[in-house]
Amino acid sequence: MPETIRRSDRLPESRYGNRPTMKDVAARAGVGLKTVSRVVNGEPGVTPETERRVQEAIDALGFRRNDSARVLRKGRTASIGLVLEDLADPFYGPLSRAVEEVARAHGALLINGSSAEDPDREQELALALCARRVDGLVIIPAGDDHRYLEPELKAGVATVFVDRPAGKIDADCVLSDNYGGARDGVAHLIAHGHRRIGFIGDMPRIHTAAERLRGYRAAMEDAGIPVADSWMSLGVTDPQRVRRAAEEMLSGSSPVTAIFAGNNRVTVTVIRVLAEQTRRVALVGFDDIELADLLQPGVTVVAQDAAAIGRTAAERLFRQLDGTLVTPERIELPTRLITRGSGELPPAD
Amino acid sequence: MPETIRRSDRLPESRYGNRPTMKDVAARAGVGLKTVSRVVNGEPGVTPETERRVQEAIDALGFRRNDSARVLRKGRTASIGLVLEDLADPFYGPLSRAVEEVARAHGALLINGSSAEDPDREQELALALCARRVDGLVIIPAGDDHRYLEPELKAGVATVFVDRPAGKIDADCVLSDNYGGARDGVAHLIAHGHRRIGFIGDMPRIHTAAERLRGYRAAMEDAGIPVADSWMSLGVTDPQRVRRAAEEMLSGSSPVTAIFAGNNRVTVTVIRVLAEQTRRVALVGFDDIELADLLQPGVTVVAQDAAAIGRTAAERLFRQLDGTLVTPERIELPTRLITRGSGELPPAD
DNA sequence: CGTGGATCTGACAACGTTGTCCAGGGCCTA
DNA sequence: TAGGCCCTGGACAACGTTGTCAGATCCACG
Repeated sequence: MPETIRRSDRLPESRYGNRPTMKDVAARAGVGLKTVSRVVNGEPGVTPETERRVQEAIDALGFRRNDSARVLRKGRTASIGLVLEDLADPFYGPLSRAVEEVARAHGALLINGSSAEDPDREQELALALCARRVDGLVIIPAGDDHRYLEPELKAGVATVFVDRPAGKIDADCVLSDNYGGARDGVAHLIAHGHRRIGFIGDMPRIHTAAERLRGYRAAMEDAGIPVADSWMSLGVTDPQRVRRAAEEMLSGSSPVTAIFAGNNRVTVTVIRVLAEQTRRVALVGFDDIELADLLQPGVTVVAQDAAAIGRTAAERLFRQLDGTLVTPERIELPTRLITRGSGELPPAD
Repeated sequence: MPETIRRSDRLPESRYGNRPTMKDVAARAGVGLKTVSRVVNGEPGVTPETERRVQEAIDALGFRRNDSARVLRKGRTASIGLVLEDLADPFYGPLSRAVEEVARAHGALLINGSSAEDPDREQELALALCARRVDGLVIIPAGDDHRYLEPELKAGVATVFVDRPAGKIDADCVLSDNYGGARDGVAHLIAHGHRRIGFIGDMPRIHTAAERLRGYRAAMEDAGIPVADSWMSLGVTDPQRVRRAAEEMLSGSSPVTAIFAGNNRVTVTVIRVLAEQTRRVALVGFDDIELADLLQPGVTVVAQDAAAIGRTAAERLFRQLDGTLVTPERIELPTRLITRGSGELPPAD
């Protein structure tokens, strides 16, 4: 009696206990399959009376179109992927939101995941999204080799890198002017009389960190100030090590009178360290932080516009999909120096 | 010559310019379709030599399995949806991250979107995710009627509500103890001698806001303090109106000596207002905020554990999918009062 | 009353994958 | 050497949807 075999017998692992399909709706409404499809998709060519019957059947059965099947048939998913580096980082909230807004405006869903700064995980995630056939990818890279994406690019997956450029492939990217921002920030400290200025940043293999370091060096060189190795701390991010790095450059034989912090997490830790010091030490941080204006003194920062970056990236993505954009470009968005007090403190030897 | 018809001619709208399929791989490797499937999925029953040939073809063609087709066939997507309320709110970063970690541990992808506190948008988003056939949904509700999810629940979509309970349906939910937290926070102010205590919170139609208001009232009643209407401001969230509300309750005929802020956004604005006051006004806020300890004075808060909430919710979701969890439950996680100074200021009349 | 045309409807194949089932070939044993 | 078994590989159908195309229905008009 093969007629009595139910779907659930053959697919016991299915979680979708016999969900109604268009076929079921069609049977109940007494119409053909395609007519249901037409109603569901609002296509013309259905009499109001037929449409009513179909709609009734849909409501009665609780039918919901299966987008997987639709995607398979149509070839487009109307979804884009976002691979970010750490969802908990406040910098990525507005960025992610901006990307989502643009996606929504284009009728697309956003699928995302975070790489936790692990290149392997970034790759795994990006490829998983490609396997889902997202129409495009916005990636905040953790690694520096993205050749694994070549087949995807060739297959037409729109791709935009954000915050850091792609490695070893030619792709669109939207960045902040990390070099210029850092240079301006350090020059600001120099303009306020500082000469011994510390720099605490991430590993230079991360593009943003390298650029900001380059900006620091450039500003120092422009002012004719030789940089002591002990003033620089590269590759530290976790609070404990940042703390130790800061304390070291504040003591020693030629203690710094100002610190340039390479990102928001470093800035926060440095603020804590400086709060414990008796000596007033100037501080400029890269990335804005919430409540920076309410601290004593207010924290002077080089601010990135995370929302603008996300918006720009997403818009480029959809222009790639439109076909209005072909040649990969690198776009650098300006940063803004926001003076609030900490960067204007004079040197205290 | 129908043989010369290429896929791109028939589906000109496709973005996936002829992506290779298993069929293509099979042809190139000179094996059958199913053998490729076996290699791709690591199923047994393929000789090393055959596997090598297939793998070679895969690499040469840049083949990537089409998960849409896979999902269609298998019935499970190994993905869960997260509908949150505002990605830019720092409270949701850790929550989202925790959900993602759990999903990842279960081999699932996370698809998310934010409702911007709009009930219609929440519904639209949740149903779109269901159409994608996510295995489960974690929802931070914006609306208070979730009957639209009934067919989905019936179809076996695992669902957990977070931060606020579901409306008009019976579903799992994971919340903070908003009532108890607010009561404790206000009691803390009372214990430090305050009697005229203001409350600024969101619209009471939002469950969390209502519960926190209830906690405020309970604490006041426990202490035998009658509450003046002018001490309460409900339904304000945008900075300007919060500012005005705070300023009003600080002036007037019976000005408050302390304020209980109903959420982190309110807290931040109130801090700004209080910083401009000559009189010292005590403050306790619901939700922790970054750098709260570095302000003068430190901000006393009732902290929620966003990560724990997210983790608990996601774990329950997967237990629903396992079948180890059947009966919907409401779980309330405790809050923690963190004293940092602002809540311990004595009343200054 | 027959025909033309417009409008509506449905049968069918295809999307790319996986589960089922069977065929063929090699190896072991009697 | 024949028979049986195991191991590998492949043909085929099905998942739920949409595009194509042809058939059915209806009305107006000659």
